[in-house]
Amino acid sequence: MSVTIKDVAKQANVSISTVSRVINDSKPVSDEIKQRVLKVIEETGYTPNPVARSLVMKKSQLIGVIVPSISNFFIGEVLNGIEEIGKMYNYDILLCNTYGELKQELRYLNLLKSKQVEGIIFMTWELQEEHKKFFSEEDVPIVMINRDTSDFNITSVCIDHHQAAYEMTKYLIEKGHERIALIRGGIENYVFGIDQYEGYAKAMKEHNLEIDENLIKNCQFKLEMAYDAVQEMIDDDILPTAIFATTDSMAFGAINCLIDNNLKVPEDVSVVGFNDIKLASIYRPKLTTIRQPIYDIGAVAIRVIIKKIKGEEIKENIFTLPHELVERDSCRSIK
Amino acid sequence: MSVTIKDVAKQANVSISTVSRVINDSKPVSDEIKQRVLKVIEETGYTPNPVARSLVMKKSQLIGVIVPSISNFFIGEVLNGIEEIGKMYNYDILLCNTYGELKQELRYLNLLKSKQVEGIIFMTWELQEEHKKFFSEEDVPIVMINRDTSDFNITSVCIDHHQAAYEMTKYLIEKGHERIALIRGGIENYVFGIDQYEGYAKAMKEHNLEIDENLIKNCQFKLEMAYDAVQEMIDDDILPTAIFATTDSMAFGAINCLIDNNLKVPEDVSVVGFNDIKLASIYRPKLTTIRQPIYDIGAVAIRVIIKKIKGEEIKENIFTLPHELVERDSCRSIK
DNA sequence: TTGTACGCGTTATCAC
DNA sequence: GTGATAACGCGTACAA
Repeated sequence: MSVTIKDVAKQANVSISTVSRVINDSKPVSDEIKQRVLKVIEETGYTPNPVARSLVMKKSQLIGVIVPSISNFFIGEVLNGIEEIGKMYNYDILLCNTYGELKQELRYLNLLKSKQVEGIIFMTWELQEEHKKFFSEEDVPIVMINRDTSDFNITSVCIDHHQAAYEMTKYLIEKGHERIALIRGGIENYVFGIDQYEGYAKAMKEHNLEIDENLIKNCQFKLEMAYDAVQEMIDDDILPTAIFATTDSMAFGAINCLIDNNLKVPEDVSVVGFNDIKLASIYRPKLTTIRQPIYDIGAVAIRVIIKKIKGEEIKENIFTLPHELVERDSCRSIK
Repeated sequence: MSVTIKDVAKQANVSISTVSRVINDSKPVSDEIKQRVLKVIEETGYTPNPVARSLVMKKSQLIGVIVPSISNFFIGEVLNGIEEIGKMYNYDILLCNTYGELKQELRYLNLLKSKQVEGIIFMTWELQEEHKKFFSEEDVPIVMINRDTSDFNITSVCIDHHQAAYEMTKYLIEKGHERIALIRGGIENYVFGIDQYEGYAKAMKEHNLEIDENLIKNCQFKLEMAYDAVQEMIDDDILPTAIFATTDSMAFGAINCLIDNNLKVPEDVSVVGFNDIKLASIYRPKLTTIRQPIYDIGAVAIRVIIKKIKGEEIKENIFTLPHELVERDSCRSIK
């Protein structure tokens, strides 16, 4: 049986209110009594019961994090940022894994609310109307990651995917590539599917390059699907000189397929990615990619949540973090 | 303001106890009233407040998971198993990241206890006396992952590292390798550092092969350290024909170093790993390694926790899951 | 079968 | 500055 505030009060010969005051520094307590209470706390090893505290305060020091996959490289790193900053502010993380299933996402959204979490960080591959509906009805602070939330009232933290895709495409073009495949997550509800495509298209157009729709593939962020997409290009004999995957994972799928077909990267085909997950510099050839400040994305997300909890008004709807093109070994110039 | 049991009781014109009874099926309620209450619950969208419930029941439906790194490939997969099974039994995961720092680990151990978690799954790189001390004083169900806990009373789930290391070494020997480097986590407190070494040594001895201590490296599971260790071998001109890393990550560190030194894997040097993280089949060459049932390790861990929570007696101290040697492309025969 | 009343461990609002 | 005491939302003896 653990020791409660009552026990401390009794042993220190004071009322529980007094004990509560010294714990929380909420109201002045005479120095003498304070010391006495502190001593008893020390001796008994008393720690306040957070559950009881939550009940009365309607706070939990808990932040819910909903992700579509824990073992995903990108997400793991985001979680690092969330956890570390959360810890600094004494918030704990309630982790929920949805496998991207809408049903699970909705279930967790409601569950977390009932668990009295003070805020929710929400990640999903596909954003649906149901999500938005939930958001509009809730008052829990919610932050999304890597989402264009400009059309509804949810804060999001991400990078400028349009611009990044534009830069990467331009980079490839300047290296002499003209036929450039785009392997992306998907279209409509998928993260920045449209944004990235438009960045790509803009660069192509600026250089008077034609977009071959056969080279635009939607692969739902799956390495395997990217692999198959490239295999298809090979089979159809339309393999381009460069492949731009909007996810490092998909880039690796592409590279693997090339290697397995006895093609060399970047000698035969250049491949670039997006995100700069750890793997990007582990893999050989090292991957040329767009670096997102992944850890910082998580860190900023939880900082925003905490600000919202404190009632501070957040001006921005979208926090855009800087990105950077990292040149490594998977892309070559063919000029 | 969310609706409470009191509101439901009032609207249904019954007492709160009755409402409580229908929610929990704890005691018989007349069908008529039951329906009435259910209807009100439906209409109001009432959900019991888990915090209040926790307070009175002294239960939280929460399981704490302490890990040394979230973004680690292996751990992410373990978390998947934990989360998925936990969800089935209606348990949520309180995630704690320690970066392997003892201080954080101890802090979280205590924090989780005070948060009323019903069980703790604990992972650490280095097991210390302080941990054991905590365990011996606590009554919360605790399960460790990938640990030899035979010398103290904590349940653990893992594979037979000794046997696995033995098999892998034997495999290399049978492929004609005689000088085999062992890159492992570390010695004393590190996971199975000794076990794996002994498995390795046993195989070597059985084949009358000499163990060159210069080829035994302790790399704390760090890819970079494995890289450096191999570089050192190259510089010292003692590069063996095969390298056995007790972690896939370290294996990749080794391979990368070889590649960066214009050495080919497996043509010049064979490299094998341990764990079979996803990356092992993504990387090229695909890594020959020991497959651990990573997901299952997490799944079993939480199952054991849940059994303990239910008061079932656990007979085994260590749950040993099966492993398997997966032959892929990073190792060749030199006979 | 149903309702009353108490307790879970805190914080907060009063009086003193 | 200090101490009762009422919440917080719920489960459960106990009584009816």
